[in-house]
Amino acid sequence: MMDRDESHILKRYMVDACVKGASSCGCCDAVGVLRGTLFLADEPLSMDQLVEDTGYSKSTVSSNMSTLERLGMAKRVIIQGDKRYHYIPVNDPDSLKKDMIINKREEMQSIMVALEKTENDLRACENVSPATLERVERVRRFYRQMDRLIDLISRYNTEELIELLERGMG
Amino acid sequence: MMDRDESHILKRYMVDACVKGASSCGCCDAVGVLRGTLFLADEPLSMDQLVEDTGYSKSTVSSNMSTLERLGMAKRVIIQGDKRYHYIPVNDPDSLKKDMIINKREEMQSIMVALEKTENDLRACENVSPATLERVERVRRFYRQMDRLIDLISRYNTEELIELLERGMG
DNA sequence: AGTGTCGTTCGGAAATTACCAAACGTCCGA
DNA sequence: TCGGACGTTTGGTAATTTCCGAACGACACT
Repeated sequence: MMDRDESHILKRYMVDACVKGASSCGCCDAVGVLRGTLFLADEPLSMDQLVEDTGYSKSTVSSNMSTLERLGMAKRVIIQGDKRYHYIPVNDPDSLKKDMIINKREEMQSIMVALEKTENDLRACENVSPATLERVERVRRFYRQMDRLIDLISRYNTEELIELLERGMG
Repeated sequence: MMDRDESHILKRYMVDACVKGASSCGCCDAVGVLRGTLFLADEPLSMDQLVEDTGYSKSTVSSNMSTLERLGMAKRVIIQGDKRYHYIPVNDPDSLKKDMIINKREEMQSIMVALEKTENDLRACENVSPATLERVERVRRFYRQMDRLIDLISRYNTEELIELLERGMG
């Protein structure tokens, strides 16, 4: 167990930074507070501990820890001989990168699907100006390019990418 | 000017996809609807046109176009001989990549600042366990690594990155 | 200065969200 | 099969957000 002072220092700035980050991606404050509380914890925290440390109710902690997990910023772990769930923060670059990419990709995917459907509809329609079709095709090419880049980035881990890009600059 | 059918097809799927994307980054529906309306437009749209096409009020369009602009998904352009503002969508990979990186970076920056402050406070405190300090340092190293990667990625344009990473695989 | 056309800001109503407490379902050990 | 410890779901309320219409300020042309 950590002493009170240490715990206070470890949360003092992190909670605030995480709340800011949460709000910038549309999450409520509780998500940020929970992430900040977990961020530098010295051991996996149970839900009871999170309830006590944050002052939120059990139900609020439960639902917001789910979103934190879904976003890839926290992970559940099993502690031997304890049937409660425990959470640990996810801070390593490769995991963070992976989740960032997954989220971005889903977002782009739905736009690409929409672009494809649009192009099909346009082709099925006779009186469509060629300029319109060309415009849609250009945007589709753009998005395919972005998708290709994201795919490539996902194939390397953080260290490899850094090395590759540093070398490339030469 | 575009005919009614074409305009309908061009918005049919894009609005929906953009609304989904908007909600996943915490923006209200109007932001998505506006982006979708603008996405494949054949010419810059004035605010009046956006009001008419979306059914939102002038004030709603005004404030939400500002956020769309802030997120780097739309841009104001000047039309010669017309004193009204006009908007065009931002769809090219380099601009989208740039804004994505700027946003991510700001988010990471505030966490890095918090980590730095935390480490300073811990060092100023005598009875802090070395394990705690080491934990904070490790997380800081992680974030510095991520920051380095993002910095490198921002130095290349999309095409260069694709080429570099395709080559690297070989 | 006066007028008309813009876009932004303000105030309030309606809709949505965040949060809590309580009820509920589940899993173990007795 | 019963109890107890957990975590999730539900229902209601308080707070926030969204959105509109109206008022406002800025700018250009008379």
